[in-house]
Amino acid sequence: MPIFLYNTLVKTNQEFKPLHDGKVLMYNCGPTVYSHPHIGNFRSFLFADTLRRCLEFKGFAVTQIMNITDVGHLLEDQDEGEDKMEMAARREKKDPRQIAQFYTDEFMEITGLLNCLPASKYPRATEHINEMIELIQKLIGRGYAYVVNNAVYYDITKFPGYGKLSGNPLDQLQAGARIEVHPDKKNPMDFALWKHDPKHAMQWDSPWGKGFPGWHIECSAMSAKYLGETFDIHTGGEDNIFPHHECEIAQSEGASGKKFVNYWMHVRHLLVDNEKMSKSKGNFYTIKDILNKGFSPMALRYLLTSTHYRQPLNFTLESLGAAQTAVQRLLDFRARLQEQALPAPDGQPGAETISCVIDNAITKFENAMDDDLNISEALAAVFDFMREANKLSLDKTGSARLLATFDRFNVVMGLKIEEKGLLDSEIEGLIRQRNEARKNKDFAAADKIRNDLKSKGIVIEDTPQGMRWKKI
RNA sequence: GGCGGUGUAGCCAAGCGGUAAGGCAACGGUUUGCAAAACCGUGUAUCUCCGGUUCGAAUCCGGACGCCGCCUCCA
Repeated sequence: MPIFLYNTLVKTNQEFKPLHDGKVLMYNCGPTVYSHPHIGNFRSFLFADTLRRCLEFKGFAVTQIMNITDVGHLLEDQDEGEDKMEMAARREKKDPRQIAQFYTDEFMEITGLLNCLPASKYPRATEHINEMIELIQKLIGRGYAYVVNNAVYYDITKFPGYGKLSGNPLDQLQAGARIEVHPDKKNPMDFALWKHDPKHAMQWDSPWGKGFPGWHIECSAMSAKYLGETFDIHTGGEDNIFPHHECEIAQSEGASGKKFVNYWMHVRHLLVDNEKMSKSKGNFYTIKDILNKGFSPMALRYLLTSTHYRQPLNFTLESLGAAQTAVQRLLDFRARLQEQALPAPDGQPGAETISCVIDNAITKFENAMDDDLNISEALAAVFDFMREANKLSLDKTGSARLLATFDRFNVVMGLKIEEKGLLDSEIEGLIRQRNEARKNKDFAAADKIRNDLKSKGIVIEDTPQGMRWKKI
């Protein structure tokens, strides 16, 4: 069955058809590494991961490129504002490169904690300055850009398609509404490809003198290098639609004369307690904030991915708690299947019954994901599947089949499966003592040991098939 | 001013013309030595409000109200 994806470019669902059979070329706008990533950032990155997983579930081989923005980006106007890297560097009394490295490391760590599959490559902007310069030269050569005072600007009037992604009619944009229009620009909406500012800490040599790249050029340069001039999918947060992605299109299509991206996908910003997340409102959470409160990374992953990516997910600590419980149920279910700890092989269902449960679930799950990643409906299929499975008495083969099915769903859900590991001898000894006590009907002693074990993070469950334990 | 989204039970959230999925929480029950897990059952949801279209609307149209996004560097 084909998968349908919502394409911002045409504002509707389209059947996904890759450029090359069975392969997907995808670029995700990644982090700007100047501060701790927050839950909103990771809604976007987790969407990219889920999309990639979903495409792999569908059988595609995905090449995934996620950029690391480690340069530039002024907070205000180009010659006056503060650079994020520099500001962070001053705040933390470090070199801008150290800042970038520190937050890149943190980003990679969190990516792992949240069980994101590693992208094929994480190219850094600062390692592709030459590619950017070449691209800018190409744009100048083709008449799309002009040089003024050691800087280069893109001449927006040369690219009639400007505005096609965002739907912003050029003549309606309020140029200068938020920032002053730079006097060197021919048109108010022209944007910088290469900037000149002697005060800037990070400088590179260029044909136009020392300077640094504009914000948008890195994605055009790096996507072309790793994916080609035309590729399948480009993702980002909804705020990237304009101006960032609009400018990328102008740059890439201006330089290549070819279509840049076939499918543009954008993630809606999340809300916290039904309001925009902001530091001043006190509802601003970094990923580390959440984990430090004791929530599991998988609970966070589940919550951030379980709402459709184009809906305004409302993040609350209460719903994060609910997510944690739901994840626990999913993982417990899988563990029981793996241990074949479901009810006794007594009146086992036929293979046909099991097939029916599996086929229903897979059909419902896949149909949901095919519909522009309707994850909520897909998860409903998983929970229905789990309930049906829990009712069955299973033998080894049945358990294995259900386990394989769960793991197929988990290709998309991305829950980290921890190996149970072994118990240390002290714990094993306690468990033996408890079993002995129970055998002797000394329930007081048995319950005391059970409580002791719980305080050590080991939960004991007595089932008709015997005792089982799990770590919490 | 221009462009756009959204409002569904205590909380989160699907459904987008045929009469309300799923998760969490809560309350009963089965099971258990007691638990846990699991299973079964329980939710009168004025689908923000007011009009309209339709045999029929949470779903389409108009209006009101709330919340939110973009309009040059915020995912």
